Amino acid sequence: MARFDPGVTEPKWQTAWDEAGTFTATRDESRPKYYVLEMFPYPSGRIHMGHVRNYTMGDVVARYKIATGHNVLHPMGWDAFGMPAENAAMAIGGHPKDWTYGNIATMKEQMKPLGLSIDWSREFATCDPDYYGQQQALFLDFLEKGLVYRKNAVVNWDPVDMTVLANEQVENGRGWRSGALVERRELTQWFFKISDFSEELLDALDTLEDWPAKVRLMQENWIGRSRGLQFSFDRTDAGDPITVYTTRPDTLLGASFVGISPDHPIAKAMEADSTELAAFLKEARKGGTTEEAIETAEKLGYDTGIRVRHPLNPDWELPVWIANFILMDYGTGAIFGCPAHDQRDLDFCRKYDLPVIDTFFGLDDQTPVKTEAFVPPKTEKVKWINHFAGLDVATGQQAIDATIDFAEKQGWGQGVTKFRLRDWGLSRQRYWGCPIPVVHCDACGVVPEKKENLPIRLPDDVSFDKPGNPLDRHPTWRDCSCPACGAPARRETDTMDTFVDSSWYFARFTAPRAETPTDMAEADYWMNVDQYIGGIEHAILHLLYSRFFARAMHICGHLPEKSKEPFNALFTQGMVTHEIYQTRDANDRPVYHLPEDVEDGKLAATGEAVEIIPSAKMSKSKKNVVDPVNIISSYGADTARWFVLSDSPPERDVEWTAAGADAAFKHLGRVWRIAEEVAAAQDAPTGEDEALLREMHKAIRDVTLGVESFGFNAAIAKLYAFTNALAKSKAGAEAKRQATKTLAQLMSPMTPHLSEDIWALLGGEGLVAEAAWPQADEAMLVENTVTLPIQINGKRRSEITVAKDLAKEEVEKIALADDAVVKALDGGQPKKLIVVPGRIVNVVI
RNA sequence: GCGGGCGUGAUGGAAUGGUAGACAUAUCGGACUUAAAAUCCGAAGGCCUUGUGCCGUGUGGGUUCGAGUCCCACCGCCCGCACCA
Repeated sequence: MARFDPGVTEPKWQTAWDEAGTFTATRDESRPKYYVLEMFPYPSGRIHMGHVRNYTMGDVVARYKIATGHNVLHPMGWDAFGMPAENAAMAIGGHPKDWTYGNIATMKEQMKPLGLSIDWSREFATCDPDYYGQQQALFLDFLEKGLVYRKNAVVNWDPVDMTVLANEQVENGRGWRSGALVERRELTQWFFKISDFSEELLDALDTLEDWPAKVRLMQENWIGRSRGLQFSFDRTDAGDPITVYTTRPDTLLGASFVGISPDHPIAKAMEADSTELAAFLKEARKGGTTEEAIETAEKLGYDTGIRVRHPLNPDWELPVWIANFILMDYGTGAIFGCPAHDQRDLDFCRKYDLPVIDTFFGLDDQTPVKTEAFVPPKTEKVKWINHFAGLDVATGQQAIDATIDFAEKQGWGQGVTKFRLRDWGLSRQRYWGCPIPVVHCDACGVVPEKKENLPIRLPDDVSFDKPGNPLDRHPTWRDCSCPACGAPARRETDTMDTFVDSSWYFARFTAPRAETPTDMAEADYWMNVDQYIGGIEHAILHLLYSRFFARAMHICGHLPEKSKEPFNALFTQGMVTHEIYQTRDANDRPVYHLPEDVEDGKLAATGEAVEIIPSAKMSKSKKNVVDPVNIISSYGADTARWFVLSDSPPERDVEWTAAGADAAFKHLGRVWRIAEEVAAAQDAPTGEDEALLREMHKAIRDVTLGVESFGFNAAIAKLYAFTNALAKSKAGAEAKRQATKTLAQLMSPMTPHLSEDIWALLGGEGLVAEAAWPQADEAMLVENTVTLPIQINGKRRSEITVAKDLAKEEVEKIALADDAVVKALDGGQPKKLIVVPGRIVNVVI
């Protein structure tokens, strides 16, 4: 008898699939296509369990769709540009290119044994000149259509290293290498005009029915449509009026100051004339550029001395303050502060001793605001004590609408719809990215590179011994001639944000070697992605940028109309977590240990007890990692695949435990043994055949439903139950053989290698990977009787078994005759009798 | 600070508003064995006064004949916040 030996059989079946070309995708108009895609990995150097989980889920979908007659596209590539390669070059030497391609080779080597149904012939890395050259072509097309432009934007500036820092390189407001306090500094940068699509990107969210509601909600809030009032405050001096935008114009009579951003033109204009103001602005510009850093920073204000007139009362003067929590990017970069109904404004006014004026109270609480602003929901009715648009008791929203009408009628303000979504800054002052294909010419200005000169390749001879962008200090790379006039010119040395790379790779997979960004015939056949799978951390940026790119690519003729929303269905999976094992060193500092070095709560080497910290995301620094390579070499890929799918619902985190992996391995061994016994048994029909076949059809129904709805853990629970039923069954050999072959098929998306073994053992035709998915026979699923629980006052007290379609009146009679009910009623009548057919009976007494 | 999500036995989790704890892990008991491993069979939310008992899905309220599920508030954890990928 053969052993269950994944080490031997897994490579065998992988070779068989390769030789049969099972997963090579070619256009075939005769079959429905299905495009399943997992978010491609960054080539960090080693695969981790999160990858295994992500790709196994995609693989289950892909294999299931093959079995149900689809022509499946399931590609894989590498999100290969980005900072880690440059950081590695700085830390350990070498070249980002060598580091990246080396990592790709290693990771591919580690992924192959998983037996994924990937069409590797379509593989590419975003750092391949062939890929980024086409990306440059896209950039030029976008430029021509007015979808790209240049403007100033702020970056994190490290004044010691004299370099731009990414947000993640800013730690507690300081540069990660120099430790210097980071400043915000303006640079001229390239932007995609995603804001032109704000409304469309928002409205189209409603069509994404197969996306998680939470992702759509997050994008809705991110795009942030708001209707408010835009109007101007006249200055008491001769200066230009200050235009503000507010979503709460109804609180205008509670205004106590006008606030402008430190980046507002007025602030900038005054900066040169006042050393005091310059010092304040320097202070206000300290810290990182993230919204979080700005909003949690201590509130700072500076009185400009400018005074403005209140639009409703020219005698009422308000001071103009510069405040560090006002963003230049949103609205007009200027607001009026209403401290009574905005906590930030209140904190600011208390700090600088500005007045606090209530404009409305709750209907039954007229306490003036002290330290907590009164901010009821806009749908709640409030009582106005300071009103001007004719309302006394109204909701906030009614008051806002009335105020906008009032201001428009009087002609001093306008209702305006604004979006929070900002244009997408794509410039990065870094080497390892896609060069922006433009040239700066003294005579012609900014000139696009000619398409025939693409790709603009990154130079190989660069060094990383200094901070900053090596392209900037390269002796010759910048030198070029102007594509327009031929005069000596300079290449743009900024490269593109790596989000650009990942915003169209899904389209490139449909024709990865095309000489244009896409091939319309291929794109038209394969697009859209039918099922996209990835982490929730990409809920906003990556997915929103991709939606923008798909629209822009359509405008430029690179994608069909139907691909404006490129991902038909989205699934966001959870992380893989593990317990953390910790001891303390002589200085009481934590020391972490790998799970493989710990046995029974003690260090295997020394016997020292470890502290066990509850599960957290696997991370190298906490050493709570399990290397998939080790798991596959000791248990095989099927065990790893089975376990990551079995223990948790896929959208939630899964905790990796050694015991769980061991149990998964044991279970697969058990299935293998059952198959061997069944294969060896002599046929002799028994009276138990039908019962087993009924279980089989129920399993087909439940597993199919589980796989289709991403209930992989539920599908696996059914497979366990079906395996138990099969093992205990007294059915004849032929029925058992049929049940076992079906079990192998139902398991094949999760454990493809073992399933091939069993399929072959039981004489299945061809590969199970290519066999048609089993169909549940409705007739075998019908149950004739049903057990109904009987509740008395909502608590389960008894149960009855009745015919499945027994009339409601009959069920009521039987229920009322039940001992427990008779006793509880004690001769009386029930107040109410609820019968939910097929579900439950509730007697209310 | 802002936006989004999650919270059920010792553990991972199951449950279209309708019998809470399916399935699995760990545990305990039994069979097989000289013994162990492997395998197979079985038990099991908590509590007590062992009953037709009480309690029980982060905490506190609410809606409902009925709430893990819906609503409100709070607590804890996770994701995102535009230059990490």
